[in-house]
Amino acid sequence: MTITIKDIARIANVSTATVSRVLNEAGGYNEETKKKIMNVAHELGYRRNENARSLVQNSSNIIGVIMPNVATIFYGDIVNGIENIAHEKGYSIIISHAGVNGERFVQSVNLMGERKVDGLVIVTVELDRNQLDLVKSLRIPFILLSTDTPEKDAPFIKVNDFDAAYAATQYLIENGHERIGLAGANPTDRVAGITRIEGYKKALQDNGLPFEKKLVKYGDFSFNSGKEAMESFLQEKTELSAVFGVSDDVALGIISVAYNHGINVPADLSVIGYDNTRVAEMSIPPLTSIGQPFFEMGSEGCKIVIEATQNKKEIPSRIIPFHLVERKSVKKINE
Amino acid sequence: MTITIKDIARIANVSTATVSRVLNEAGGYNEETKKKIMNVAHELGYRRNENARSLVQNSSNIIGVIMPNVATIFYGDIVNGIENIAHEKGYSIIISHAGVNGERFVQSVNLMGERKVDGLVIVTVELDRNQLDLVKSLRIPFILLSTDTPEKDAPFIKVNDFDAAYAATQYLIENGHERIGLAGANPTDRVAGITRIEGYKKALQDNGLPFEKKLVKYGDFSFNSGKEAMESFLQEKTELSAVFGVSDDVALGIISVAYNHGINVPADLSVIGYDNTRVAEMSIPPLTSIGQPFFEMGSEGCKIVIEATQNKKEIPSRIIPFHLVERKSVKKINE
DNA sequence: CTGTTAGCGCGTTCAC
DNA sequence: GTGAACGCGCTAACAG
Repeated sequence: MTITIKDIARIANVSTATVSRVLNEAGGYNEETKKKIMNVAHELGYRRNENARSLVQNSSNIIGVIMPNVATIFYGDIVNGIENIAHEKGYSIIISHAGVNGERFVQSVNLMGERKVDGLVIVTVELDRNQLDLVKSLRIPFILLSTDTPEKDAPFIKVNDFDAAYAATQYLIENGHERIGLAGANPTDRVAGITRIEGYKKALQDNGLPFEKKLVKYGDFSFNSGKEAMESFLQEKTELSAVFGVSDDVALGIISVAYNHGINVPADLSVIGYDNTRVAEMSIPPLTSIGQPFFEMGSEGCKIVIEATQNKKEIPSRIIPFHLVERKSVKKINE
Repeated sequence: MTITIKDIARIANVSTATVSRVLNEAGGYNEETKKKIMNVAHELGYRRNENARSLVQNSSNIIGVIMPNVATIFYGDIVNGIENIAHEKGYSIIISHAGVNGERFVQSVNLMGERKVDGLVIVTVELDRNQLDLVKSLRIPFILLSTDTPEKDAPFIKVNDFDAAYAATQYLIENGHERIGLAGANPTDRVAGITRIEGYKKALQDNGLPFEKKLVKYGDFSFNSGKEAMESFLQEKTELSAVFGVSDDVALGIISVAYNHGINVPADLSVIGYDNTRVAEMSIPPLTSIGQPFFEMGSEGCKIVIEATQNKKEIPSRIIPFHLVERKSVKKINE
């Protein structure tokens, strides 16, 4: 049914070896026979079988991508970056969702093992010891994107959340704010929760500002978290002139509730977000936010993994720079 | 290096055939030998080679997904839906981006052909005659999501854009609006542009409302389109009490400019969006919008394709219902 | 219940 | 420059 190099060989009156050589541009054949073979292949609508190829070459030219199933906003950008490079390098990507809490992670890894992917990009999911060992058992290059491991014993690319949170807070302080709230961070999240809380604290401390418990409202990085945080602030009549939302969603939640209470942003309250997702520029007012280079993370991560499959070198971890995108949600008090 | 069934067979003192039978639970073997084999397999950390399997079974258990590379907001939901079902049915998904204007489409299809995917899900990309023929040349089940072909000669799942636009407009009319603008639609877009414009016109007409050229502003479904449209309305001093933005982004663009001009939504101007993306609930005010069931589109599409690979039945096209999600961006004048 | 054989489609020796 | 033969890891057919 399907056309194989056998068919081509038969019709072109050559051996399959020659067909293979021509198709792979391996050199060592007559231009005449090449033309003949190419013509036949074209006429027959031949398409090579990558599965068979993978089998004999012991390499699939596939990069596996594992991520939680949440359709996060930056999901798209990271995958875009990955796919982009993969395509450029002649690789395909196969995607598997590990589940919001990583409950399908083992299955995902096994899947990648069975498909014999050449490399692995793991997005966002936090790995414990066992899971990391499982990944390592694949004996293929891999990298973590936007996350890391407690002992930093696996290569990763991410921004420094502590520094970024510090910068966000510092920015508010520099603009004259002293009563600064923190909202939406999950204090049990080692990667994006604790770090950002600590960055916030440190910035306060370095500027001689007191840290007050009632200024921070925990949450899960969601829009709702932001709303709840703001409502708490209001209810507790907490005095504050600015809030650092640990995600754009949180920041929008804050702005939303503020609006409903007639509190104008940024006139009455300043808000800064985190992620610089596409909603940041669409919000009212446009949201000042800490930007993470998601697309670049994806492309860099994919690129380095592919390179590692070829040169067998160890993959270095990398801290990638964030950038603060100034928009209109923060009032400059001291100007 | 890698463990194969040969290794297992050798150590367990059986033939590879038996190992294969056990591993595939094909039945017809002693419980004793099964245990022995399973143990050995486990100890060796055996992982089957799906590529070899695909080769001999002439079926890869992979579903291909082709989409434009735009990281659209609904991208995530559709893919989630697809992956979800695929996983449930034991399939893997391999993703390829066709490029915003489909410039990489041919490569994507060829890729899928070479990987011998069992079925294909094509998201959003519009196909011309040649492209459709190429897809068909794969001779595998496929489906179009959120798009169709001019001659409806390929199976698709989408909402009826005409009806949806009609419903949006009708909703505004029912709430007492008579001067209704349309913004952001691309009049050369056969699938989502022309249809929505026509739906809007028809609703006007059916309600005895005049259609006025200056009430419609074309665009490309983007936030910027919305902003530009609203600015035009303002500049031309077009009198209107409501605007139908053909995407949530467009709607937010309108609201944004309105806000900057001190125009209150919905008090002074009502706005309805389209897509019901996650930004809809986060906007100020929360945006009333036409909802498309993206996740369901993905899961339904994937499901039906997988089924078709098994029962060889033809895939029927399907119009999937939209729903109007009422929030706070439309003023009910007649109440 | 189990082993032997063949072959999936392809790349790669090693001869000629 | 080209072909015959082998093997990648696995399943399927047939024998026993």
